[in-house]
Amino acid sequence: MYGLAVDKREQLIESTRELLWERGYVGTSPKAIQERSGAGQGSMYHHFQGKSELALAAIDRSAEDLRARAEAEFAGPGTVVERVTAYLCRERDVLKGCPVGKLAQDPDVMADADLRKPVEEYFGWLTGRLAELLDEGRVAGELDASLDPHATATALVAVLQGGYVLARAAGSPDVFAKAVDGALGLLATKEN
Amino acid sequence: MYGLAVDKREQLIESTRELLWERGYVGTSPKAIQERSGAGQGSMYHHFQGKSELALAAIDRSAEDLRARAEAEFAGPGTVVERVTAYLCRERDVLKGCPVGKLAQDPDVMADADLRKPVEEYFGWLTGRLAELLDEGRVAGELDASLDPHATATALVAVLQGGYVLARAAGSPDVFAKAVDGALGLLATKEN
DNA sequence: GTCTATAAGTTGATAGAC
DNA sequence: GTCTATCAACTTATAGAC
Repeated sequence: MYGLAVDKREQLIESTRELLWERGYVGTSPKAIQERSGAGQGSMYHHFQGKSELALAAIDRSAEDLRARAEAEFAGPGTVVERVTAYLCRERDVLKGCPVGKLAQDPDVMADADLRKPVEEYFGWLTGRLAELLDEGRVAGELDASLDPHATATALVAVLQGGYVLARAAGSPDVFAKAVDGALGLLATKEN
Repeated sequence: MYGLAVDKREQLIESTRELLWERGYVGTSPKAIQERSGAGQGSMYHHFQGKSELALAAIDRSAEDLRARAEAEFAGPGTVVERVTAYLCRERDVLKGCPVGKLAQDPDVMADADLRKPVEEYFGWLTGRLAELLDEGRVAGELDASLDPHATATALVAVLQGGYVLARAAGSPDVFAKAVDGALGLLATKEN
């Protein structure tokens, strides 16, 4: 627990996070995790019951990470539109996709209630938090009264997740930026 | 080539389409394809060089299928906004995800130029066609002159792809509908 | 065309030594 | 805690009979 060397348990979780991001759950084997983490079979099965338990630890951490980063933008300075824009435009590893969103497309993650839970909770929190923010802007007169906060928040989160899909399909991050531009262009009309 | 029994080649392609949709490319094995199609090893390797060549035939067909279905909505009756709305709201197997969009999240599909090509072309065509339609509405005075057709089209396609992600994460198609609602609500402001 | 046999390597895990 | 040995099943084919 002390010393410079990070313990194997920690390395296993971090390597699993990387592999889940790169190859998904179905495409990640225990062998690949062991090789990347530098841990052997025994070490992995000592710390975790198996692949799914290790994946759960990795997914939980990735979801918490994204949540903290989003909240940092939401709680920042500026008007509601400025903060939403800052969140939508913040730097992202677009071509790698969303570390959590990609898992929603993985059949074995969605089939396992334990693994799906953190994915569901992350998007539930994100959409709700964004809706709160939009409503705050609406009440303050910054945004049009006709704007539906929750539907709009859902659309904005979808633009991000879909932006990843389109950018990967095109092999270029520009498409992601274009989708965000289009969404911000539409939102601008709702500004007073 | 005649008779009631569909030939094995056809069965192999259709079974592969189903499996790619359900489990992705990484999650689909030749054995699974053979079992579902009722074809043996020899039959599969007679008609196709291997898994990737078979997947290419399946992806090509799925992309062409989606393209034809989209064009049917775009070329239908009504104003531009009515046709775009009809396309966005048409019935979809939301919880299964987009048969083509899901592949953009698959590492082995994106790593293979041949397999990525039909995915890239489908989204390129869809976004371009939608942009044409939006521009048509803009020129006709149906939509605001300030609307950027291509960025807006990209955002709308992203809302659909992201809607699939959010709906799967939530385990409910309602989230997809909510995202579309939000997007249409924003687009409505651009109507004259 | 379709089938079965075979094969080298991987998957996801268990057992037991150290 | 971490390692190596072992395992049954699966992966992605190739070979050759029918």
